[in-house]
Amino acid sequence: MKTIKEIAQEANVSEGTVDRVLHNRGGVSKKTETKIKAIIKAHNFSVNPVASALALKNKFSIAALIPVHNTSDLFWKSPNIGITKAAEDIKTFGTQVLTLTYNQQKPESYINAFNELLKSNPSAFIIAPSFSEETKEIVAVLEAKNIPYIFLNIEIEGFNNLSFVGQDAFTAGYIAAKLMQSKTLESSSFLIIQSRKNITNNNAVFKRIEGFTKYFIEHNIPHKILTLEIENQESKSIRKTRINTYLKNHPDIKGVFVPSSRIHMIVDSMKDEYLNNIELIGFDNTPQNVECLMTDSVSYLISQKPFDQGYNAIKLMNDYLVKNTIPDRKIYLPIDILIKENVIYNENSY
Amino acid sequence: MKTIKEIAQEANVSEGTVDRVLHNRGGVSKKTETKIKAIIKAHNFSVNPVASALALKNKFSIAALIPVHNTSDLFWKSPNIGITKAAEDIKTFGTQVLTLTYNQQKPESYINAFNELLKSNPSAFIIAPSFSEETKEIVAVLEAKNIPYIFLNIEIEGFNNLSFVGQDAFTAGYIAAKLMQSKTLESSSFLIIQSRKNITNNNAVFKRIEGFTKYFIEHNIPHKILTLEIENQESKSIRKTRINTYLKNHPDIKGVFVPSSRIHMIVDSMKDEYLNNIELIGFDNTPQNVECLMTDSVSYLISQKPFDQGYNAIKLMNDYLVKNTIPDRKIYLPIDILIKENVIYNENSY
DNA sequence: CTGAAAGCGCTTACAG
DNA sequence: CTGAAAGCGCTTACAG
Repeated sequence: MKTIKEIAQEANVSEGTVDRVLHNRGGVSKKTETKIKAIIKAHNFSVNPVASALALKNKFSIAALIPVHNTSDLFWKSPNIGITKAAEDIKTFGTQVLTLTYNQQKPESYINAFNELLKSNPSAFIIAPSFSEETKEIVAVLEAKNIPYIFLNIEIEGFNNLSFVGQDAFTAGYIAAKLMQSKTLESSSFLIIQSRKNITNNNAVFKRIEGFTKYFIEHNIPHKILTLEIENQESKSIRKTRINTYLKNHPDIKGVFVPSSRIHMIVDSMKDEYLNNIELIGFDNTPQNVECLMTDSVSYLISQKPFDQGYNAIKLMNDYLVKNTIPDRKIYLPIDILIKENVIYNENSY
Repeated sequence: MKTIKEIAQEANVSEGTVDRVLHNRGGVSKKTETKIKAIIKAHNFSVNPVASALALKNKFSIAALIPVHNTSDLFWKSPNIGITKAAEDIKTFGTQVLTLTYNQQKPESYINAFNELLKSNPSAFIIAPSFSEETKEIVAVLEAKNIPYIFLNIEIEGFNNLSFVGQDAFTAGYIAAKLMQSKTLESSSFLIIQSRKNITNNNAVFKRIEGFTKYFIEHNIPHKILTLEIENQESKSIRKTRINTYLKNHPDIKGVFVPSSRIHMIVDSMKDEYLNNIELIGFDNTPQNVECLMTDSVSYLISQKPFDQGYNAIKLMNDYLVKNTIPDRKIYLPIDILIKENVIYNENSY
C-alpha cells in the first residue's frame, strides 16, 4: 500500500499538495494537479481511511429520524437497534450518530424532531419519511444546506435522496399471494385486513396489496378479494366483533392477508374456529408475530429485515462521508420468508 | 471521550505505562497498576480503535483455507467473495487476509495449502475442515503455536475452534421436508439423491437427510423415503439413464430432495415428464440452481448464506484479534427459503 | 500556488 | 519498573 508521502515524493511535491488534489480542495496549479493525478492513478492509490479518520477526528455526524415504537407495534425497535449497532461500528471512523424518534400519528413531532437534530449540525441525515408534505419542507432545508440524506424503509419518489434502503413492497405482496395460494384451493376468497390508518407508511401497504392482487391476475387464478378496515384506536372487543362477524358473513374466505406488522392483533381477535381453518399471512417478525407463527396461527411472515435496514443505511452514509462511496439509488433488502422452523435464526432484534 | 494522555496525566505516569496496564503487558508495579485501573474505570475509558489500528498497522493477518470451486459446483465461490469483501473492510484495521484453496477430493492438497499459509506466519486461521483426520494434524500445529482458528461451513466437533460459522444443517433438512410436504399429497414417496460421494462435507449432507426424515416422523405423516446415489464422475448420459430408469421403476415418487448444491445436475438429467410432475427441493443459490428456480423445475432452494459465512468469519476473527471480542461458539446463519420471486434479492455472489 | 510542521490517539522499541 | 520519543498515514492551519 502506497502512502501519501510516497506519492508526494514521486511527484516532487509536499504531502499537503497531494491531499489538496485528493480532495479537490483547489489551490493547485493545473500542471501539478495533472502530474499528481497520474501518479495516483498509476498506483491505484486510495487514502488509508483509518489515518484519515484519526486526523479528521469527529468531523462527521449522522442524524437519524425514525418513528418511535410502542407495545402494539414494535416494528421500529429493530431498525433502531441496527442504527445503534452501526453507530458502534463506525465509531472507528470518528463518526457520531444521533437518533431521534417521532410519533407516526403526529406530523408536528416529525418536524420538531428534525429541527432538534438540525441543531447538532449533522453532516448527513437518515430519514424514515412518514409524512410526504412535511418531508418536502425538511428536504428543502437539507438541500439548501447541502446535507445529504437517505430514506429508510418508506419509499417515496421525487426527492434527491442519496439512496433508499428498504424492501420491494410490491414483490413482497406478490410473494405473499403465492404462498397464500399454495395453502388454499383455487377459487378461494381472500380477506385483506388493514389494521392501521393509511395515513402513514401507506405506500408500502398499498404496494403490498397491489402485488398480492397482481399475483392472482397474472396466474389466471379465479379469486375474490375482500377488504376490511380496522383502526388502531378500536378496542379489542370491537375488533373481535367486527372481524368475527365479517368472517361469519363471508364463509367463503379461506385466507387473510394483513399487509402490515400487526397481524398479531388480528390473531388476537379471531375465534379459534376461524383461526384453525383460515390461512393467515402477515409481515415482520416482531415478538408478537413470531408467537403467532410458533402457535401455528400464522403460516408465514414476510420479513423486511428491519435490523439490516437501519444498519445498512448508517454504514452507507458513513462510507459516503468518509470514503465518498456513492451508494446505489435503491437498496432492496432480501424478502425473507419466515416459517416456524427458520424464524429463530433470523436475528430477532426486538 | 478521554484519551490515554489524559488518563496518564491524572495518574501522574506516562502514556506508555497506561498502555501497559490497558493491555496487561506486565512490567508495571502493583501500586501504579491499581491506581491506573481505578482511573480507567472511573472514566469508563476505552481505547480509540482508530488510533490503535493506525499504530498497530499490519500487525495482524488472517489465513483462510477453503475448497476451490469449479464449474459443476460453484458453491465455494460465494464464501470466497465474502472473505474478499471482509478483507477489504478490515484493511482499515491494517489486517491482511490471505486465502488459499484446496481440492475437496484430495486431502494432500488441504495439507499442502495449509503449510503454504503457515509460511506467511498468520495471526489466525479460517478453515473449512473437509477432512477430519487431516484437520486433527492441522489443529495440532495451530494449538502448539497458539494460533486461533474458526471453522467455516463444515461443522465438526471435538476441537477448540474459537467459533463455527455456518448453517444448522438438521433444521435446514427439516424445513425442506415441510416445504416438500406442502407441495405433495400425504403418503407420497420421496427420493433423496446424493450427487456426490459422502467423503466430503458429509456431516452437512447427513444432517440434512436426518432433518428431512425427522419431519415426517414427528408429524406422523405416512411416507416412504428412497435413496439413489450418483457419483460426480458419472457422465451426463449415465446419470440420465440411472435417474430416469429409477423414476420409471418407482412411479410413486412425488418429490426429489437433493441435500447438496448440485440439484441442477439432477434437473439436467430428468425427463420433462418427471420434471413436470415431481417436486424438487435443493440447496444453495448458485447460478445454475437459480436457473432451475426460474424455469419452475425446482420449487424451493434453501440457502445457507454462503457470502455471509465468509464475510462473518473474517470479521469475527478480526474483532477477536483487534478488540479481543470473543465470538459465540456457534454462529448459525439464517436458513433462507428461496423461491423464484425472492431469489433475485438474495445477494447472489457468484 | 506550495511547503513545513503540528496534531489526531495509540503503540513500541529504547534507554535508564 | 518507568518515561521520552518516534512513528502509523492523513489533515490542517500557517507562512510565504
